[in-house]
Amino acid sequence: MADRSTIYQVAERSGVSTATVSRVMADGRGFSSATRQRVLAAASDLGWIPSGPARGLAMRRARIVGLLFPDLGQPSREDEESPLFVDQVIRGAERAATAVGDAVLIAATRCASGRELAFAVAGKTDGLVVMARSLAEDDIAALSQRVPVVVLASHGARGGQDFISADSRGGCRAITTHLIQVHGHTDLAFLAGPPDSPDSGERFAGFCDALRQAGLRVPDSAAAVGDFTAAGGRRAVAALLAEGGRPRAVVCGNDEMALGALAALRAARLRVPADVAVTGFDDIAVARHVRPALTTVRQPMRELGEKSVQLLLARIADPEAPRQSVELPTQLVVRRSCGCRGRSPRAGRAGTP
Amino acid sequence: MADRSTIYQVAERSGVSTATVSRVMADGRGFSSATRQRVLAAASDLGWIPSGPARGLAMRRARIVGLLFPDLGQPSREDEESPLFVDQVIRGAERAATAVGDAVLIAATRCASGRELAFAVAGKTDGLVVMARSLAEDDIAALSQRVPVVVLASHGARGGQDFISADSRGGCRAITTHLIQVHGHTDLAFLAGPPDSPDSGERFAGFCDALRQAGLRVPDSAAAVGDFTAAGGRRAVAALLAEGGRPRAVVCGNDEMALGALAALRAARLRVPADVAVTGFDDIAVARHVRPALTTVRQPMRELGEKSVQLLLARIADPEAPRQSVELPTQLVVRRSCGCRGRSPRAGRAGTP
DNA sequence: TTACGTAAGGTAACCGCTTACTCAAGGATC
DNA sequence: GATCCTTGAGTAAGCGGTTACCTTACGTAA
Repeated sequence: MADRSTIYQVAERSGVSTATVSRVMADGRGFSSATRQRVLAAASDLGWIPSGPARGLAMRRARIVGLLFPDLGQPSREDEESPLFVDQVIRGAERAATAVGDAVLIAATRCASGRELAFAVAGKTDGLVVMARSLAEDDIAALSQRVPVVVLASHGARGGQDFISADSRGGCRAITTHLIQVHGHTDLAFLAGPPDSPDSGERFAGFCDALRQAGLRVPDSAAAVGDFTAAGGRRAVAALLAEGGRPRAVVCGNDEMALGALAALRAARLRVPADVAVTGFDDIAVARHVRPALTTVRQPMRELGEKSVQLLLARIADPEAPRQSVELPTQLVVRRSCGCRGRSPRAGRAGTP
Repeated sequence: MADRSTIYQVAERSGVSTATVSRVMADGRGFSSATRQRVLAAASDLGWIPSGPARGLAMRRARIVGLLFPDLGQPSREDEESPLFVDQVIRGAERAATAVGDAVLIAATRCASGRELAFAVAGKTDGLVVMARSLAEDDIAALSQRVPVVVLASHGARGGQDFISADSRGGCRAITTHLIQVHGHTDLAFLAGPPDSPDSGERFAGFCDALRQAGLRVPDSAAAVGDFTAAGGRRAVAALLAEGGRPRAVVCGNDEMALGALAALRAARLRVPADVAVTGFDDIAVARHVRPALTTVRQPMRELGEKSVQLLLARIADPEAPRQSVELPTQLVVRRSCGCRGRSPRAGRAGTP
């Protein structure tokens, strides 16, 4: 593999100037077709691949967007579900970028190194999509002074950056409303995640919204608290039952915990959904395969990825445009754990009403 | 966001030449610490982020590696398992690249556009990892004339490029041997994927290896043929049973089909594993959650990603080095569908013996 | 015939870094 | 005191494209 050939060699071989070569490659119009042919032929003879860096330097635009995401702990012992979120976002981002001829550079921040990595990546790209928890708040702020940045989180808006999120609260409101209106439940319990999780907070808020709308009593706090793991969910529900709690429906802060809830209820010889309905949140792969299949809420992960890149590209195109904040609707996925029995269940939008 | 600042501004502000700035950023040694301090201060005051393209142009090295993968059909209606393979590879690649200060550029080839995309990406990177089926053979060949290329496939070696794969055949041999030696089966059926799938072919070959080693009769062809989907697997096994086939063990070409096999056997009122043992291949997420949990073979996807980037970096460092071909071992994952009953099952290496 | 519009294509100045050469100023060596 | 190394730092030539600004040739209208 000899050194890659350059535009100069192509120009020489086809007997034109580099400007002409560049123009032919760029638009291909406005040239005698003889010239164009010669240039194209020379380029292909030489196997010329234009240098991205050179092009990027000259155009002040690398045509690369960066995606920064958190490397959530050790990849996987037995659990590979959670990363799915990130993976789908990556796919979406790739799709949106490729659609306009850009490419996506990915980087996972691990523990301390985040800031450095972020700046290194920033230099190679025209802008960054930064997923929540991949970078400290103030690093994000510093970064966004220098390059276009879109923040992608699962809830709430923030500082001065473009921002995109999914409507967690609306999703949880929708699933709770489903339990109330379709199945007539009035005695519902919320199984929360870690107390410091904003996601869990959002979802609990949605749960409360639904109760309020239905005129039911709104609790001050979640009936049970887990930690977003199946084991934690199981313990929390077991404890709830042990204390004499007997809700007719358990709205779980995520699917993992719902799995745990299922196990705890089974252990207590309670049938789902006959005795107690259970719902989850996230729609991880397993949700479809447990028995009973889990009614849950899906976040539009791929769409989040796509949309975030689109926001970013807009920002790059016009750095002065007003800041944007987008919230994508979540989707209610009705299966059987809520009491429905459809075979291939209907899925409905669950956005803000 | 004003225009990004440059090395010239940093040099001016700190009263040194650009060469000094460049050197301070590069190694940081060999300067009076006063100078270093001034440069660093100026850089941080200005919020300078060195331009990747400029650096790449000057060094003839973008410090970006590309990863080309196939966008397997429509992303997902109800099935999100299969992409997992790619996602894990991406993660692995990212990890290996970041470890040495490179970044990963990803691009999914869709239908026709593959060649163009590949060349565009090639221009922006120092080399490419190309996953099987993301690009036509001759495009790969053309590409590898121009830039360093590592081919990542799930089986067999090929042309002139560096090559990396997982030992499918060995994996299937191991799982079949497990059924024979541990569970004493002598009547085994193989459920193949699409006839034109090399993966399926490899796995069938491994199946036959095991029979041969055990002195059992080796069939000319698979007992049943599916299409790598659950539905197809179900149909194929149902048909096999209808024809009077009564194997004591069904070795499936992948997990999806194993899921189908499970369904078909259940429909026929046969118990798994008591009446018939079933095994899969891939270890998709669901495999752990079906009842009985699926005994299967895991491909080292993350490791494939890591190793492929390492091969690529080696190739970039030394374009003249002899071509390399690496085969990573697969891993037998023993659960219950084979007849084992371990609670947290042992997983053993399943490489070439 | 002349002046002018237009299409085709060339010239060369960047873009923001890196790095091979230089150079100057001290010690160390003899 | 002359010579040689070291160390610290500057000069400027690329790297391979893009593109603003020209030139040239050819029609065409006046």
